[in-house]
Amino acid sequence: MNGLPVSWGAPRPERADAARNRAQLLATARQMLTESGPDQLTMDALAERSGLGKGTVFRRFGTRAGIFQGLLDEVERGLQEQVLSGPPPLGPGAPPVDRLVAYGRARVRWLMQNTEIARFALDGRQPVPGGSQTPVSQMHIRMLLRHMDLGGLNVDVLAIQLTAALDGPLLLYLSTDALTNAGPQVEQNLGAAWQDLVERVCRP
Amino acid sequence: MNGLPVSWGAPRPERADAARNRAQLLATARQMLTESGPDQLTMDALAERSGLGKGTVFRRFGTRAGIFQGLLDEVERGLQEQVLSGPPPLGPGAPPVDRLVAYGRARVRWLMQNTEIARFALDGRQPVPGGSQTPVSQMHIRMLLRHMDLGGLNVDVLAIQLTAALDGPLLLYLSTDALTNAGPQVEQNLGAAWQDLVERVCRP
DNA sequence: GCCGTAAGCGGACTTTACCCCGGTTGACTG
DNA sequence: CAGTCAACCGGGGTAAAGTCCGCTTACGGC
Repeated sequence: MNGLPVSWGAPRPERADAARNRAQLLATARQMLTESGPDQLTMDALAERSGLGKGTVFRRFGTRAGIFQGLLDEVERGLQEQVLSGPPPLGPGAPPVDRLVAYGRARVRWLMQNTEIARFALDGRQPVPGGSQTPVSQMHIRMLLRHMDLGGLNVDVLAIQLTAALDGPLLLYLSTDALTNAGPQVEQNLGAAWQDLVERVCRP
Repeated sequence: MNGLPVSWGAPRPERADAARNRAQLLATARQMLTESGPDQLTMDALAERSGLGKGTVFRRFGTRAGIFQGLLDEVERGLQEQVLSGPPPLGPGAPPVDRLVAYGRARVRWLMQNTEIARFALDGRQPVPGGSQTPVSQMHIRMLLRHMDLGGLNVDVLAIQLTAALDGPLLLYLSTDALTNAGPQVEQNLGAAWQDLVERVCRP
């Protein structure tokens, strides 16, 4: 055998320069985003401002939406940490239902702070929006559902549906207008409605 | 005043030639779609094959996604009719919960037959996917929910969430792969899960 | 330290969505 | 039936996404 800490699924670690460039690109992208908005964030401009070639940008992110996915991914880690090792009820230690409610509220807040990026991360050709390649949200919800007693329910599908009920409103159905004008109101409503939904679905 | 059947919200009816062209474009688009898939459906090609100018295409549909929205819109009318005046439980006459369950199953089936179009109809810049400008799905669901006794629940938001739970899986979270390989299976699962979800949410 | 090679890089090239504006035409008024 | 005007048409122009391929460079083995 070999002495490497190899997991056969992860084909190969990123080369050092590649990693450096990815970081560089993300940093520049974020900067351009806050300076002049998402519409100005073109692949050409990003390449030039990073001092890199256009080919590099596409190799790293594949598509324009990919850049926004990368940005989202980065930001999502904060939420992930709170979920994995923060204080309850968001973190471990509380009953599953409470954690699910807390997670929904946190995710809504997070998504509202990143709606613009998340919208641009959508890509009709390829599904799986809202951040990392493995839909963290969905996995977490599924895990929590597994720890409840829900009769013969199909937990896997339910997890997908709940993920959609959480992200969908902000990604697909609410106008940017409503979001900017009635922001806090919307957050309250979605949060409360999520709690109602979860409690109704999960009661015995 | 005037003797016209005017509703002040609809600014003006489409001019005759404009309507003719829209129909022509949609027909050609559908044809191209079945012949060679969505990727080949470019604005230029559509214009040329319709014998119309490129400008016309953009005036009528605004954006590439708009064409797919138009296509979807057209097809959605069939479902709409069944809902408005078809036999129960999809049509009027059954208890709201049953209608809601039936609607979800029908919508899933419909969406699965049009996933490709629906995906291409997504447009990160503007929300509201899946067909007509007024999200028919959402309105119907909201209407049905209103006819139930759901305590103090916020029915408006719940309608949005359920709409998302219905469309989201197919639009955002399931890979094209899973859809084509395990199609009928997926339809069954989503339909059954929808029924469970609705029954759990709506029981007293 | 040196070498072979696979991964990465760059930027010219192609394709395509989307904009613009001068000329045209349908629809309503008197 | 003629006039008026807003809406519509056409197709060339622009900019940005995405592709390609020859050159360069990191990195593991000797």
